[in-house]
Amino acid sequence: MMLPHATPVETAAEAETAVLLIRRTGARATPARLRVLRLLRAAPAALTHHQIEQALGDLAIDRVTLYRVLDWLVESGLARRTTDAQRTFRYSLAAGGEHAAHTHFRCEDCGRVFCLDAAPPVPPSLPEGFCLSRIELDLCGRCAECTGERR
Amino acid sequence: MMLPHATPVETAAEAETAVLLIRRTGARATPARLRVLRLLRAAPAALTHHQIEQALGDLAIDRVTLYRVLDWLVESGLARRTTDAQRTFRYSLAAGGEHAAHTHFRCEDCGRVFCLDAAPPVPPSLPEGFCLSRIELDLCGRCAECTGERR
DNA sequence: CGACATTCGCAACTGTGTAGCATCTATGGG
DNA sequence: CCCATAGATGCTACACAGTTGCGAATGTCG
Repeated sequence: MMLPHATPVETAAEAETAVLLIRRTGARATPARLRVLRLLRAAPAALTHHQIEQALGDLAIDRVTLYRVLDWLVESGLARRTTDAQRTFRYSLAAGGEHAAHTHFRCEDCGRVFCLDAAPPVPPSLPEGFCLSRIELDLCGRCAECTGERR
Repeated sequence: MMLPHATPVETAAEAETAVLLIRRTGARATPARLRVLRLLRAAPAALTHHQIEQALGDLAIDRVTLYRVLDWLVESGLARRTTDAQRTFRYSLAAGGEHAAHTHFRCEDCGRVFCLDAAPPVPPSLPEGFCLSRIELDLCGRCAECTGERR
């Protein structure tokens, strides 16, 4: 799946920001949180719990702890969580002004999920009494890599 | 959850159509398939495996058989399958000319999923090399029932 | 009616996410 | 710099949705 085992080089400033981001939520800046946060930051796509475990490599953190770190990230607004077609959760860093509209591209071959920043689509009309809070646009198909590889 | 335990009345013609629909796929018209097909047809929203089991009531069919029936429905193009926010599959009858675009409304309160037939949204621009096969628009919020009930 | 491939129903299994609880540690006050 | 302690961690055990294998039952076609 070719995820970097560790971010190539990370400046002290970047690490600092991560710590501050965490502290600002009122939580402790633990190694587990820092590592997951950095990993998500470097990820080009939304990752599953399993992919994150793999990417952490040898210095693995406990399965349950990872779940808790991810939950915490979502709760504190630092990350967002979606379910993919294989009914597993995928996590990605929350963009600046989120919570309104979001666009994903899911590759049907490799299963990866890419977060695009396409324009928030039309606000469609809803049945009487329905109340809208979020719009999500899901595009399915093949990513560039898979299109190239297989035919 | 208030799903009808059985479709109020079903004309012989409707039952007939169901049988033909099934036969046309080259499969056998078994009671299990017929019942699930009718149920989905009468459903106002996408149903989970569990909801379908409930709706079948006393004349329950085996859990695994239901899974297989649903798989078969999806495979043969009669139904479509999506995952909801609780990471469980939901099944709904495939509309006439489907496979292009689809719009769902998920109620954050009761978890139900409604299939709207809103206009297929804008075809957004993709990164180089990406190949699009399906668009799905997901609306989240509160359905009329829940909006009315709770404030 | 009879043969036989397709379906069904059971039991056991997998994979993803959660709960409880004892142990450890980041952090703020001495 | 060290200590106390709320908050995190990492076990183990569990819950739930979905899957697999296989023998028994049954719809369909001749």
